[in-house]
This record gives sequence, structure tokens and C-alpha cells, in this order.
Amino acid sequence: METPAIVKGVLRPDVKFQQCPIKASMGVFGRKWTMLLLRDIGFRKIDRFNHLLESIPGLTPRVLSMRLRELERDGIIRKMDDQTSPGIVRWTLTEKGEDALPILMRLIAFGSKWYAKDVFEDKVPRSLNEIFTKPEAQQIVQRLYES
Amino acid sequence: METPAIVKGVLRPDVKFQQCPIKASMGVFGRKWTMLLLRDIGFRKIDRFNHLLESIPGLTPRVLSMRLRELERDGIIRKMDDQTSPGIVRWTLTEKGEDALPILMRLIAFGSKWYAKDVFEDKVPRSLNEIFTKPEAQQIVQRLYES
DNA sequence: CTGCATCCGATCGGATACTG
DNA sequence: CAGTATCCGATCGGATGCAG
Repeated sequence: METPAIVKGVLRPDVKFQQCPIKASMGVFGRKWTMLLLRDIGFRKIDRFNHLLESIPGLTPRVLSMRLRELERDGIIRKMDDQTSPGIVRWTLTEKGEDALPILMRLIAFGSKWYAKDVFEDKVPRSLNEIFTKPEAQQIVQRLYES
Repeated sequence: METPAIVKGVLRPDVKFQQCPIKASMGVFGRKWTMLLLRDIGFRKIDRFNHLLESIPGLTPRVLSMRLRELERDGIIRKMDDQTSPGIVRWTLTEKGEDALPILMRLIAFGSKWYAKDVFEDKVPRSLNEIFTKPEAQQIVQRLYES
């Protein structure tokens, strides 16, 4: 049987699972480049096809096109209408896409603590608080506490 | 250049990035079955090879063996010495592995909200609080607030 | 500028059988 | 029980070139 995600005693007994939510989520986020794409669109506000291509070394137009289409079909990103510039396509997160950012934050936290040798020049592990500046960061980190 | 993960204004200027922490983290967690394995070892305390094999439909011994080896090499899981039963291997999370659970929690939160049609029998989206029972769950969810 | 088409090589992982 | 070994098919994605 498809199994509930967490140990029995901790789960509300009245909640009936059909499929594991982790498995469901990984369907989208499991593909190569997807997380880095969400990082660039969501955090860095890189919204143009060619800019995304430049910002992610190794990513090819073919795969970028595929990922954008998948994320769009899944309702995680959408094209913004920018009528001022014709022929220009801009990608943004939907509400669903914004909800994916806490996952990214946790990947950042994990990577900054456990892969500091690769991540930081000084090779010193850091927590989220040690990476982000106070005021703005709090707003982003706040998202972790929502929902 | 390999780029910092987040918009410039939000990042502490003195923190020099060498590689993106998201990219670093995805190296391990990006592979097929890995997240479900961590779910079963970390949350459900399924610790035996054959039990893991049964608990995850579609997973084959070959791939399970590979994933366990990768996770072990990366320091995320380890074999527990259980001297009472000879020939029995038990897998547990290391401290590093425990630190991966908040990522799983976020995947659960996302999946429960946005893939409710697949996840729940009654197809109703739920937040984490609506999935877990009060006392024990708080301890798990607390992990989200640490580090 | 934003993609799509074609081609092809590498890799990943599924099936099955087998071993200490 | 806890894995390995071998084989092979599918998929994924890189390279390149082209189109609206």
C-alpha cells in the first residue's frame, strides 16, 4: 500500500492518505536544474529566457525550454504580460511557486551548514541568520513559519 | 561565475560564496528514491534492507543498495551496530541526516497543500498543523525553527 | 530574443538471477 | 537477510542548427 509519510503515532488518525506528499512534491522538483531555476526566478528575479541561460552554467536552451514548460504546466511559474516591450517574455512565480521557496530555504540552510567547504570561500559553516542581512531576510525567513 | 543564491540586497555582503548551497544540497537529494528513503529511515524508522524494499513500491534491490551506499558515503545515514542480532543491519540517520528532515517537512507541507487531490482521500488541502497530532508533532516541526 | 527540431551519447535505473 | 552481478531498455539531457 502507498504509505503515510510519518510514523503512525504522530499523524492525526483521521487523516487518510492516498499518496505520500513527499513523493507528490518530488515529481516536479526532482528534475535536474529545476531547483536552480526556481532560485533564479524566485529569489534573484531573473525572468528572461536568455538571462536564465546565462545565469545557470551548463543549462542548455533545450532543457531550459522543457523545464519552463513543465513548471508552467504545473502552475508554479507563469509568463508575465509586459505589453510595453513586444516579444519580450518574463517569467514569474505563481502563488504556488512562492510556496516552493521555503523548500529552497531549507536546501540553503542544509548546504550552508554541511557543504560549507564547497559553498563558502572561507569554508566556515553558517546558519541562515549568518547569511542574510537582518531586515529583509527576516521577511523571507518568515515564510518558513507560515502555512 | 557561480552565483550567490539570493538577491544581492538580502545577502550579507561579507559572505563570499564559492558555490550555490542549493546546488550543493541537490547533489545528494536529487537522485530518484532518495527522499523517500530518508522519509522511511528518518520518520518511519524502517531500518532494514528488505523492509525498505517492501515499503517503497518500485524500488529494486540494486538501486536501494546504491542509494544506501551514496547516503552512507555522504554521511547522512550509517549502519547501527546491533550486536544482539548477528547479520542484521540497521540503518539510522546521522546528525547530518537529521538536519535533512526539515527539507522533507517542507516537501510534505507543499505536497499537502498543492497536491491534495493525489495526497488525501478527501482531496482537501491541509497545512502541517492539520496533519500532525499536537504534542509529538510540535517536536518535529520545531526542527524547522532550529539552526 | 525565445524558443523548437533533430540527433545522439551517456547515464540511470528496471528485471532477473545469484551469493555469503 | 542483505546485498551483488549482469544485462539491457528507456530516458534524459548535451550539441548543434534553425525558425518565428
